[in-house]
Amino acid sequence: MTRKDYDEMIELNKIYNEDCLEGMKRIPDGSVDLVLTDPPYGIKYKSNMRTKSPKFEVLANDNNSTRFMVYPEMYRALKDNSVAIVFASWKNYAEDYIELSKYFDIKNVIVWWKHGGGIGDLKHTLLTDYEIAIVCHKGKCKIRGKRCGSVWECNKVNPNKMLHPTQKPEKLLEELIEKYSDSGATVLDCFMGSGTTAIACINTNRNYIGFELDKHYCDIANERIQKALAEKAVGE
Amino acid sequence: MTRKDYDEMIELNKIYNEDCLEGMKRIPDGSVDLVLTDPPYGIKYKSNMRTKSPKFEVLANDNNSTRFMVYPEMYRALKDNSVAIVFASWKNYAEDYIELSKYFDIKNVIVWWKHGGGIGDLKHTLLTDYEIAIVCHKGKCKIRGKRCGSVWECNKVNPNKMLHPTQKPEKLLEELIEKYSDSGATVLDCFMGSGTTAIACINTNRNYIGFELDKHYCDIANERIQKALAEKAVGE
DNA sequence: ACTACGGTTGAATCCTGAA
DNA sequence: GTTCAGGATTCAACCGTAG
Repeated sequence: MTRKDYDEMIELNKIYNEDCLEGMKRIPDGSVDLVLTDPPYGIKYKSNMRTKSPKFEVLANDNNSTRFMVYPEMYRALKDNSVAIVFASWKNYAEDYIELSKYFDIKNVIVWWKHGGGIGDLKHTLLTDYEIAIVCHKGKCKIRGKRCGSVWECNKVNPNKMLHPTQKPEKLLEELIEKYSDSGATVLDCFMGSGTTAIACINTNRNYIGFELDKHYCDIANERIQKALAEKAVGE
Repeated sequence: MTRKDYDEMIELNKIYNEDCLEGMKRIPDGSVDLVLTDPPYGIKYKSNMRTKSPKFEVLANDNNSTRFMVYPEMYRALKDNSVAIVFASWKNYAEDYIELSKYFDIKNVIVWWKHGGGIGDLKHTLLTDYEIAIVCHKGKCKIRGKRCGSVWECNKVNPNKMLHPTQKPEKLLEELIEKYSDSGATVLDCFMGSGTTAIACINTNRNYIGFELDKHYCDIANERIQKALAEKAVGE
């Protein structure tokens, strides 16, 4: 398939304001080099609950059933010998692992040690200061660069600068992208949120396809993208 | 129950060379303060533990189903407001999490970052340099000492000094014991291996009950225990 | 460039009351 | 019964500002 044919099905480097289950139908089989996505964990998380005007609303599509329906579509869209990286918390990890195993070979589970945190039951629980990234192989995907361990330390995004309640650091996504894809690759994020995957793609010279149901976050993501492109143009 | 009555059922500070499923029957209900165990997943239990119904005979070689029989016994033996800490690898974590959830409230999952090590598929996988400890609550168990995070760094046992293939560092087990039990507590390890849990109990002034099917490892464990007791006597 | 200090926050958890 | 939604709670770490 030529780039022109491809573009007629779905245009690269755009974020589509629609349900990813609908939009992914337009992605040709086996055409994506990497899936990198952070689905809502199904916990109806509400950040900043104490304040009377919470900064963020509960996420759209925050349930297990939509998340699980996306996984087979991710598999279909992926090229052979590529990976899908899916974020999870320790609470939904077990279910997601089993669900993803139905389609993929899970060959690694990365622990993102984010430090800090610490709300919850202070007397009976430890603070949970990590998240999980499940590395799902379709075929066999080579590691780029040096072979490293599975615990990745990276500081959280500064809460004052957060544009999305579950925003991931750009650096973390860039490292994942570079470890599991080549320059020029096409990266799919089914739950784009504030667009961090797109920014990481711009910074690492990859193409992205993004879906985000919430118009508000689409706008935020597009602003960030414009800014990142402008900064990149200055740098070159 | 007095200590004397208890001792008539099962004696503390001993490692029993038997199948834990048999031995645990002698532990009175709700009498153990902490379970700390690192179950293997390649061990076949005696088939006479299975039901007589022939349809279950098909599962005779299913390691999980036999291993999972220990979890309800652990629950029974535990006091209220106590925890069972069960080690897992990222591969069996999902299944064990779901199985343990049937009996316990899982309130934390600790990542033991052990650094280094790790063979496997060098080209396609990251090295796995952590293990998992699932913290399973029966009731509500208080954290002792300071509230800390869920990623615990601790170096592996020096391979030259290892007496058992999956031996855990004494320091790691001591920290877990001190976080989830008080001095004088009774700690149960259903799969004692080379006896590290017993050593950690001696070093932190806890009592232990241990089971180990392999006579060879029982002997090794008892040697280590004699040595640890002698060292402790010198120190006091 | 540093420290000191006070405000803010956390993919949380519990409890209560309503549906 | 049983799920669901809303409000109160808690501390250590981090951020931003002042000095």
